[in-house]
Amino acid sequence: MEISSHQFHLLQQLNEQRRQDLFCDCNILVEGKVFKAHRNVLFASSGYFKMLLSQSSKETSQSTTATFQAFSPDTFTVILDFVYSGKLSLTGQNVIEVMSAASYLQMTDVISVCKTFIKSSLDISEKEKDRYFSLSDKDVSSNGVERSCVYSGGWRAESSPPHPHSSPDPGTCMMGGNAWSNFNYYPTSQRNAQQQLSKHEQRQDSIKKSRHLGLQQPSDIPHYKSSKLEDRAAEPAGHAAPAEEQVHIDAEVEAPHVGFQFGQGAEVMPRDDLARMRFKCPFCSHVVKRKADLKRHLRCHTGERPYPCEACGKRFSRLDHLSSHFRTIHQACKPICRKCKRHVTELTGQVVQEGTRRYRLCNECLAEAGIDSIRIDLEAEAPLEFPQDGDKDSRWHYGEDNKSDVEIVEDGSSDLVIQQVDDSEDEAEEKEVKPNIR
DNA sequence: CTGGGGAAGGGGCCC
DNA sequence: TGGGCCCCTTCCCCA
Repeated sequence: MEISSHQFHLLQQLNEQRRQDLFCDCNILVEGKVFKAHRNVLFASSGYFKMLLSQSSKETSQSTTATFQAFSPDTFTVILDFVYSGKLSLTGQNVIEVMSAASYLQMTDVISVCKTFIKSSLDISEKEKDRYFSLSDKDVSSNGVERSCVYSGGWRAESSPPHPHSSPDPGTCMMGGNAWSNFNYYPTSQRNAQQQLSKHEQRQDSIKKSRHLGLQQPSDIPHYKSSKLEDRAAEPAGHAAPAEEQVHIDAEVEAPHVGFQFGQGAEVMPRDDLARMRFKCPFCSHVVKRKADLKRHLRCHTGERPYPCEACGKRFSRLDHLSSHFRTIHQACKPICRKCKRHVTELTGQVVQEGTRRYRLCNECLAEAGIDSIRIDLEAEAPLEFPQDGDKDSRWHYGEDNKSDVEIVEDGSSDLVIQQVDDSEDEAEEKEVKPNIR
């Protein structure tokens, strides 16, 4: 016989112990704030902690301390509350930070929920758009209302205390019709999107700090850089956007909220303009004409990087960036000597390979570098080959079944390989190359 | 410290 | 709708 409430009570007890600092054997330091928790709970909830604690547990039986700079204490509060309650308090403001923290901590469930949250924001906004068009220029009473969600698992406590990050307003609506239909959804009062962006930037700073301190970051941590996008949001009056867009954005800044916006607010856009500038980013003031462009844009908020370079492991948010990276870094497509910047041909230069990195050097620079008298070993190495269309599962490999007859010179050093340039071959190869492997 | 160049990344837009 | 190209800005490294 199974008592369904057991799991819930067990976790509730653990959460109570955490609050009372009972049996806590792990300290987590986030930007100076100390969180206490139980190793076994963290171990069971996060791939990051699993790795960390499995190492430290071998070394010591004393309490473990983990330090994080990559996210804020508020964000970690949301994560830790989820770990101990199964409830994830998401808002339009914190979803990006929570998602990136979850990515850092390797909590795939949380990442999925965040993605769903973002997606549902868009879906709901899409409906609002439809409603707007059907209502024409009528004032939309829900204007400016941002939503937040409390996602929780199947055995959610009915008497759960309100979370500091959300102000639940129960009974307003339920999400249904999707995989998350079990989750309750509470709209709440909005906060300014500007706060989201400034936090976003804060977090970015902390990531930078971490990087400069040489702290290890998982490879799929979203990397937010200070971009014109954020500059636009930070200085809505300052950026050099087209006048049409400017008008729209100025209107948005008055009442930013999650979701698409379609001329709501004090300044109602003429419908012509709405048709031209239709899709509003829920997380910044950016507006695009096409849904596909918005989808692409959202990756800079979510940190999603679905296109890995299989040569070096670096991940990209866009296929064309991956292609560009691949051509530049691993294919040595530019017919320019890396050292003297002169144009090189197959006669006047060669491809140099350092690990997975390839570039070209002219014969003079090769000679200068003293790598013109290296033994030739055709069998030892071969150029990078790439997965072809229809062979997406294949992994990159070095020269098995190499079709080109490029001459290869291998350096005596670890992994420096010189190849004779054959532009025609490269160009032919380039057309076939599809570095995207999903 | 600074300027130049390369690489990355974001947006617009065409196919 | 996705892929891809072009253009631009930002960041980082190095001389």
